[in-house]
Amino acid sequence: MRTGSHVQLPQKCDLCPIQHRSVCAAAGGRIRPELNRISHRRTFSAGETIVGEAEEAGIVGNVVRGVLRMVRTMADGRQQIVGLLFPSDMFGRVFASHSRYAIEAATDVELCCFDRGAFEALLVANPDVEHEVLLSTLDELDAARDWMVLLGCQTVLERVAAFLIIVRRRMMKMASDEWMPGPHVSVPIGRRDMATYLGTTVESISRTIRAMARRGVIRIIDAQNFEVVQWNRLVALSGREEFDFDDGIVGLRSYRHVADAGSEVRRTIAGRRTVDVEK
Amino acid sequence: MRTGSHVQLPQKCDLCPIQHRSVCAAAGGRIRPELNRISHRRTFSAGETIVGEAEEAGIVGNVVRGVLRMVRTMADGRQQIVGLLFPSDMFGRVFASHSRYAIEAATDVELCCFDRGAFEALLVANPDVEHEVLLSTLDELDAARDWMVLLGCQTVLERVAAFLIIVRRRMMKMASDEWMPGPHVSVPIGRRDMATYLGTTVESISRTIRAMARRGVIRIIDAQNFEVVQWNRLVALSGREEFDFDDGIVGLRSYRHVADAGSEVRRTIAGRRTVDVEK
DNA sequence: GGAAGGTGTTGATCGGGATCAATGAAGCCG
DNA sequence: CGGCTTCATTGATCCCGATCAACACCTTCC
Repeated sequence: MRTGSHVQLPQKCDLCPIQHRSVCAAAGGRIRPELNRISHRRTFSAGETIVGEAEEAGIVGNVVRGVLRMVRTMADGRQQIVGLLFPSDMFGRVFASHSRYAIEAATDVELCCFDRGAFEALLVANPDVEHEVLLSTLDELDAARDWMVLLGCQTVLERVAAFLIIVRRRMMKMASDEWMPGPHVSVPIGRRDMATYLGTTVESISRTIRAMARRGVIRIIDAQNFEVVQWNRLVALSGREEFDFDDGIVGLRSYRHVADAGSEVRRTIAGRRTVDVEK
Repeated sequence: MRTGSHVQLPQKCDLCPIQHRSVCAAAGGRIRPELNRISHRRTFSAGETIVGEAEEAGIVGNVVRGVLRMVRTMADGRQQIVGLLFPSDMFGRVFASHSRYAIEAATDVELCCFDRGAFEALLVANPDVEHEVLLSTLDELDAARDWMVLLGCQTVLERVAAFLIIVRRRMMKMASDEWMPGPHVSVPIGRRDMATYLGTTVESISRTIRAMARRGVIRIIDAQNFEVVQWNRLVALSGREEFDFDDGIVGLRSYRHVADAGSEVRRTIAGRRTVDVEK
């Protein structure tokens, strides 16, 4: 399973596509030699489990290539994906013996793994690096709460729209390989995973995407590739303000006036708002 | 608004009910004097806003008494509570200028506030304290992801059951004042906030609680106080395994066998499983 | 006291999306 | 090549929970 952990040369950080991101770049790369020493590459095929749910998890690491999914399975088989991990994202749970969520390969993946204990020791020995980890953990927490909003009070249409925008944004950051610029969105996962991530079903995903295409918001190239024809309408459909219009750059804007509206608006609005795809 | 920030004596940490929790207890209380120096108490009435959404947030702190809600409001007025903060929980967002979520008083609250900059400086100067903050942030992240599962694929009945269990658990930890032991659950918030937290409506909350009482799972003392008659059935209704049967103590258990069932079970299950209150 | 507003409950109705069912297309393998 | 499985799509139907509406109760403020 371990792929060439002793053949360090061709896999040294210097050749790594994410060497300038994540912890690898923390502390100005000062700890890179140490990371290089305790790391080893592993590859998994789509569908394989890296860490089982509630399992003793001895490793953490970085996604180098491909996508991981963090998934929680309930006793009766219902599932919820609580996070997708893209290249340069870290996986695993530091400072806890078990993971609470399974970590599985959503696509073929290449991982840079650290022994959890060794990595934790490194963090404690290097407070500046641990500080970086704190910062990214705080960002993850913000993202998780954003997703709570999406799951708690947005329609399927809004979720799909938001998902496409987020995927595009996330891919832009690693715009290295095959992602052409412009309006192209390449979703690395299938309908099943999309549904499990968005808290809905494959049928609803399929119907929603088709509806957006029918209305001219996007164009379907194939099941995983789309062209955003009208970015502003896609953003409007997502029901959020924090997505910028032109190119998916974040831009928070205040909407205090709504909060002020208070009790009138708060009346009964929950998750149903009728968002018409046409208009 | 600031309540007695210069009258330190009666509010010194030595008299504080949460002095042995949260950051106040970090590093064995070594930094307590420093915290005492930069802290000031403030009180807010239920409904008041501590930090507005997307607002420049200059303070962080601890909840001393009462409950805070972290709430996100969408442009059209829909809301989602992304977290409730109980005594000894920290509020605010360190290392970011804005909060992304409004922080409001869900009940009358007493807060121990720190200037955010001063607190951040303290963290950077005391890596062991920052380490404690990292640990609790990781726990919050786990909790947020748990909530994603609840919102993404659990029925309203399951959500309400899980909520009651969680409230009881959380209250046990601060079992100081009026919380009698045994099966008593005192929910500190109203139906509105429950609905906004659980991603549903006040009507559904009301009906669900009534149904649970009608079936003898709980007994309704008043709108905010309940007696859990059959704890094991309440846990069963929550649809989770990680709640222990007797007294709400967590006990993770592995259900790998389900994950193994894989593709068969994964078929179409989403959020609808018919959980009958009777049985 | 009574008007006004907030909160909790209950009944009636509706609809978004889950569920059930069936088909076509694409990859895999003996 | 022809079974076999997985995936995406579409149609038909159903139902949980949102929505709309009405009412009882309580608190606050004239």
